[in-house]
Amino acid sequence: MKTNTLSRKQEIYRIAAKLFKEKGYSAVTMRDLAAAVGIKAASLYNHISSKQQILSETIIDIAEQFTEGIEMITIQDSDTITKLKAVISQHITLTANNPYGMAALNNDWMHLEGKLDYYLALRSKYEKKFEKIVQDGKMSGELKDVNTEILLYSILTTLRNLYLWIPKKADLKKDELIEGLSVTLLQGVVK
Amino acid sequence: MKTNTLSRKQEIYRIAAKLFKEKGYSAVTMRDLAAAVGIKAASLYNHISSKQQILSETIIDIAEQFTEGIEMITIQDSDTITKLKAVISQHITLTANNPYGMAALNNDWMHLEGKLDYYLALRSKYEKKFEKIVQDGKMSGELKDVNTEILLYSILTTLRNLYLWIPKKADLKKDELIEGLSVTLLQGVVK
DNA sequence: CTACAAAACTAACAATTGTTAGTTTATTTT
DNA sequence: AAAATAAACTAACAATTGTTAGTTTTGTAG
Repeated sequence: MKTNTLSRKQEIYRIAAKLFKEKGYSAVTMRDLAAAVGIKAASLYNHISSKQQILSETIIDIAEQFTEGIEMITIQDSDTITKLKAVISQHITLTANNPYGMAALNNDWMHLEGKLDYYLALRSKYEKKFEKIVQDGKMSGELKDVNTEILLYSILTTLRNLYLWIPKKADLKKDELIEGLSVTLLQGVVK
Repeated sequence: MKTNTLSRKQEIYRIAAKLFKEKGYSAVTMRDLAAAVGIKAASLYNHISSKQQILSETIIDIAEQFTEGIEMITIQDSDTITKLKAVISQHITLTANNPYGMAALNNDWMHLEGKLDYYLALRSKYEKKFEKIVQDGKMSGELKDVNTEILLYSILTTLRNLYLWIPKKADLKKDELIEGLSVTLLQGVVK
């Protein structure tokens, strides 16, 4: 049955991503994964085709969402602060949806085999769009004239590592988180 | 000869840390490491005692420096902004000294075996000292009343991931970097 | 030049890796 | 109930892992 197969496959993916987060792709064996799922290693192959496929689908799926999302944001006609808040919001949403997958994307992308080049292209595209938002904001005077690289690095790093933190803070409402991060990242913390 | 042995050992450590950064501890084999050093895998054992020892010494050495450093900063009698700048400065300095080691500390600490508990204790100590600086700054009114966890997470994440970025920016003078990061992290980017 | 120690080598080990083949058990469809 | 499909199992594979043993080469001190 199709739905059952799918949900079992997705369960394996979910558990795999969790293990990848804890120990990294290379340190997770198919026997580890099988044990966590509750079956034998060979049985995994009734549902998935390879270890690499698990990593690849997990990462590429998320990376595509990010790239599509920022394209939507860049074409919308709004000011820089609104766009930056939308970027922050997207990171929070996607990370909350799949924190373990985000961990794999952050830490294990270099173990992609067939899809490595594609992933790097997606990432590069994303970073360019993000940089354009910042550049426009500086040109229009909405942002301070701080070093662009430092600013990009600082914000992107914080957002990319939200997966480390969001799962522990289920209590923080999403809106509070967006607001708090926006203030901290954009307006600073010094009174 | 002692100096020669030491420098060879340190060379192996340096190369190992670089490989760990690129692929992670688990994905680096002793044969990979040996090839990068220019010898055979078995020959490594004339200089080091195990793969685990390489990871352990690399990480613990850096973690101790961070913990000692922040203790010095917390006992000094200065205002919050000065202390936070000192923390930022320390991160930049230690990261510039050993960016690959910082990568191992960030990404491979969970593969520590004997020294895992000790590492976690050091990290916890560090985070508590950092938090106290921020709490004091909020109490004294030097910092805005933003969510402490968000603030801590945001700044610490940025600083901990400097290793991804500092090696590419050898041109940026250290002072510029400290200043740029301090402005971005503490005062924000919105005009 | 000899002797000794450091550092390289080859060969091999036991364990573990991802994966396949073939078979049996469960579950669903007819 | 029979037939078909899905999903589990056992057993095994070839390759790779960290590490050890034993040997040879290299370099230095007396």
